[in-house]
Amino acid sequence: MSTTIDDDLWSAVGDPTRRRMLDLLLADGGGTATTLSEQLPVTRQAVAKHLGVLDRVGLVHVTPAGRERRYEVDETQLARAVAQLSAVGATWDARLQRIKRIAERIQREKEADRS
Amino acid sequence: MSTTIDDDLWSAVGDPTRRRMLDLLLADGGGTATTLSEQLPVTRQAVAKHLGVLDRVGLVHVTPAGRERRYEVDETQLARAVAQLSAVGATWDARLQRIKRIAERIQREKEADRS
DNA sequence: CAGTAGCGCAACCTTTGGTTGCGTGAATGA
DNA sequence: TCATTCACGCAACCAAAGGTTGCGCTACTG
Repeated sequence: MSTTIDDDLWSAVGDPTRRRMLDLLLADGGGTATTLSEQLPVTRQAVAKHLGVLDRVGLVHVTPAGRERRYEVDETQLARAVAQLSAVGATWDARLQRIKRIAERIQREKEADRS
Repeated sequence: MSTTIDDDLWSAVGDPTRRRMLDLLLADGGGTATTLSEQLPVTRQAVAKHLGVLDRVGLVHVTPAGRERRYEVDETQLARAVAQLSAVGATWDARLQRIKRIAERIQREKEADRS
């Protein structure tokens, strides 16, 4: 059983800078490469590249407005990504709990042997 | 408000190969660089590097046994990482409850699809 | 003791996140 | 109208990370 996750989507959300960008876009209700770079420790060009990545996986959506290019979060897509994050967490959680139960059962059997 | 996450731990779990390695280690109850590489599309050396990363952030624990080096998952640490994964989702959820509702709806629809 | 299995080290390649530098087109103000 | 300025795209370049091959060492095994 694999985790069945879209690795492109995951790795898009996996980058710390891109997470902060999504954060900012959500907080401000959108923004441009320039406005984002002002609130981040990286250059506008770096931000632009990240926006390209986010755009390609459909997490953001761009609308040219005069000489600006305004980006907004596609909330449905982000919701899908968040859902997949939780799904991975749930998978490991389930497996950890299963292992724990097995360990406890073995422990009980050992104690039964001794008596 | 940042996501307040340990980026080292996140990026350790963020790599697809390392996620599959953790998966395999949990499934088999431990393993070596060689046994893992047999079940993965990468070489033993690549696996060894990843094990180094996982070891450095404390997600796995190694015990030399003869000419082997057996690795096992530190379940407590992994549980912490999983909790942080959920925390990221929770942060975004808290800011936009709308997104959370959409995510849950998608989740329900997926489950409905499976039945 | 000869052979093999598991591993570590080192050199190298490619991708990716990041930078600087430069050119271009859309607002803006005299 | 025209010079300026602001937002952007493109290109070259750099460093870190994931991945590979090649080599040598050491601990088991026949």
